[in-house]
Amino acid sequence: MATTRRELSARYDAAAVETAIYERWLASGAFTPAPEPPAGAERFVIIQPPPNVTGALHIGHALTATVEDILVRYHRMRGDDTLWLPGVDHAGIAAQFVLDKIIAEEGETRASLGRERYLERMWRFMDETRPVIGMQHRRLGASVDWTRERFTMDPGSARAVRVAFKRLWDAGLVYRDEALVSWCPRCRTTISDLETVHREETGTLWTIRYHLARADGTPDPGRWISVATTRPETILGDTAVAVHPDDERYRDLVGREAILPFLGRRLPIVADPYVDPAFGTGAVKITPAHDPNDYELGKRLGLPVISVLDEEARINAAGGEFVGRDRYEAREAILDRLRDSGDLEDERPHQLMVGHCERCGTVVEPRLSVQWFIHVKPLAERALASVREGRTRIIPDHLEKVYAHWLENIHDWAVGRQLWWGHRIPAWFCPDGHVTVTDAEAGPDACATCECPAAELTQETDIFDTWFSSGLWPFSTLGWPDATPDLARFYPTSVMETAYEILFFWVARMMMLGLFLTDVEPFHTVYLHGIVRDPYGQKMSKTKGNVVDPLAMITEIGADALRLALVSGNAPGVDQRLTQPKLDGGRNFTTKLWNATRFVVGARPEPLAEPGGEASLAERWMRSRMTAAIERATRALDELAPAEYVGAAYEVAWSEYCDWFLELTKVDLRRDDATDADRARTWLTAAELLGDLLRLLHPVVPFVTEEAWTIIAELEPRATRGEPLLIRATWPSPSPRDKEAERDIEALTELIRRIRDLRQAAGAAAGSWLPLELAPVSAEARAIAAGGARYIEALARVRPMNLDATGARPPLVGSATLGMIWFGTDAGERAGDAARVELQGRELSAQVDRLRTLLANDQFTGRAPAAVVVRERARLADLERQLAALEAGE
RNA sequence: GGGCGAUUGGCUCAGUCGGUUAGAGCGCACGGUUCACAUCCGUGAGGUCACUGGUUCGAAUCCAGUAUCGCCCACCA
Repeated sequence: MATTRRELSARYDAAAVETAIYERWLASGAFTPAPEPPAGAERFVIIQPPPNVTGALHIGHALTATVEDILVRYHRMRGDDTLWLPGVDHAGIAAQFVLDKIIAEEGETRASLGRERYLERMWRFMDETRPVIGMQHRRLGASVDWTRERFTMDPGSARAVRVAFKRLWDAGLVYRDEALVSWCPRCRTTISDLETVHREETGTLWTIRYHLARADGTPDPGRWISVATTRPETILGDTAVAVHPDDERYRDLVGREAILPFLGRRLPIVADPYVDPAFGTGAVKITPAHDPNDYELGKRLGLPVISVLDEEARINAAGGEFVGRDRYEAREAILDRLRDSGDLEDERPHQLMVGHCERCGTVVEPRLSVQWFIHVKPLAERALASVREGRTRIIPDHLEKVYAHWLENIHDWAVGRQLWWGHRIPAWFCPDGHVTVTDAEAGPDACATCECPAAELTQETDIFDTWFSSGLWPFSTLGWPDATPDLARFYPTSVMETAYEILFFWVARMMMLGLFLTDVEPFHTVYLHGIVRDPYGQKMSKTKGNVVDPLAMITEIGADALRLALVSGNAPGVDQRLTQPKLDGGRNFTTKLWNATRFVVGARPEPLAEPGGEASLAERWMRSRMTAAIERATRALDELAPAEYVGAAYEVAWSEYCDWFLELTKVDLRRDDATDADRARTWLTAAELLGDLLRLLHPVVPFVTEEAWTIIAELEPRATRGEPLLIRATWPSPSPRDKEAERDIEALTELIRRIRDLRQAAGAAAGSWLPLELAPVSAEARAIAAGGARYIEALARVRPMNLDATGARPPLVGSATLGMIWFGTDAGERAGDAARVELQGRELSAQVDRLRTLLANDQFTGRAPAAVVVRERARLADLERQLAALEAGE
């Protein structure tokens, strides 16, 4: 692609190049690890949360993928044996939720299709939806190994699930028991506590009279006990009324019976310390089948358990006349009836926390059912120890406390879901009720307990919680339980990166299952990023309409710009607000980088001579600064501080390479006394340093850097050291720092800044040349100024320059290290307002005073580390010299 | 009810091991058609680091308390 400088537009058109570049990367095979790991290479494997198969890329995915891609690209450039394995999660509940809506439009329901046809339909749906996320990740530039892409419903994952469950079963960590679990009446499945979101709502607290029964069971006229409830519809399932044992008001009622409205059931009045006498009336209706507390109390007291709701939360046959009504209709009907009979004593607003299904928002219902549980305590203890003992580190570390707190209070995991889409629990029941668990795909040959043949066994219809298969992700994707080469090569993995939101759902489960099944921590580091919020700090959601669509953003400003906006200035685990100025900033940077490349391309001396001569001060300085940036960026990436890395790379690119180095280079290229060899050397240095810059920036802005790299590589292969593709290029290596050049340029740029400031104060025309007089503070200062004279002249627009001024007149201003300056004309002199000199003098003497006081303090000199004292002494000496020079000039 | 976190220029945020002059971007003011870039360049203003007390030679940083905001967890009808 012969690119001439004319063809390069000042506007960088991301949309036009990004797709093509991704194809080039794919074609190069750069995403896939070499067949054999390079000798001596370190392993770097990143674990990403597999997105939901039905999902579309949202801004959170974009952040996740960006952070991961930065790390992966960096490690690949380092030559590490790097793997980023992509995939999607089958997302049981979420997928069924979506498909149910789709088939509803087709006039079908789950029931009308039946399990088999429903699942066939689901697989067809998967064909449509599965590729979507992948395509979107490509747009973002995710350098994942597509050859290893996995799906949690593929056969390998299915086998891993069976084997994992079998091992848990064999270890006695699985049990089946009746329990009150959270149930979503809309999704018609059990959900875990984690999948329940609690929201505070204003409900009503109703007070209802239960009439007392005489000993013979007939009503005792005029006597009642009043109970308070927020859920009147559940009275149909009441089996007792409870009061506090010490409550004098009810002492004589304990042991008697109340009569349940509508159903006439006789309810014992019991005493139990669980009841809070201060709340409501001090008397509680007990509904063991529909309230966790009541369930516990019912168990303690041996009360009957009567479930009155069906799986869609309608009143069932136990509900008498209310049968078939939805729970809320039933509530209203019951209240109406109580009102009519005068038994509704009171109703008042009441704040309460209500659990909703995370997926569909429906109010969840405690429901009594037989469930599969995993006894997680022993697993949790190991997961806890790994973090406590430092074998797995969580970043940011304060989330370790959150992780620990959750694991310390963990409840057994109800893993069964009454859904169809997912991995069916590999347990079979024989007619005698024995349970057989097997990891064989075909199921058991016979009942494990008795002699029942396979033909008489029926498989459990429940499927697994999606997170059970996700919890196996780090190793199931690599071939576990088989000892595959990939498993040996890439497991345990390195860094697990995700949003802190799924710390419990996923990270803790991967730790628990990973430790149990593989005896090793699945990763050594957990990196958790925060949530991307809208400019007002609100969580983005489709219903609020405040979402930033990453794909639209990519189309508009390019993936690089979006990536940069997402990771810059953002500490781990901290939520961020994504604002338009930030996005603009990302776009501006890509444009800047593009234009720096355009300059280098256009500045090439034609023809290019053989480079020679000694490196200029600017060249030496920039090499040194590049080294500093490389060191800082490398350290940041090794410490998993992506924002720090981006900051280092951004700063060296814009504030040093573009703002100063390229300007200084222009001077070197255009100076009259330069030879062709000098010019060639200067240009080549600029091109090489641009190459380093592109290497450094590639992980965060891979597209524009790759495009620039291609252009530079074609123009001058030496600048890219013959590496044709940036994605496969090596990470830049630091060279020795040149402290002398850094000191000199620092002094020169400071002087230039001061002159520019003066020029503006003097109202000098921007393009005008002013004569400059400089009185150096020392011979060394004179040498520095002389060495950089051409830079001062060009960048401060001063000409002619006298470096040996004597200071007969009051100086305009002093440079920190070089000396006093004057302008040699009246126009310039007008800038010499004494105030400016005085101000600088005041600043200087204030600092000198401060340091003198500090250093005179024995406490400081005696107790502070010697290095600190030495540094402060040196600083004082420097400031004193400046102050003296300033005063001498006056 | 428990736990966690935050509070830094007008805005959004960094801030390493406590080190004396707290940074960036945006915004603001002023100037700019210097042959890479106006999605730009130059210069500048702007902060008692929420408050109170403590530890220390020295605190944005460590400790205690207060206030405000946010988040997570939790079975009180």
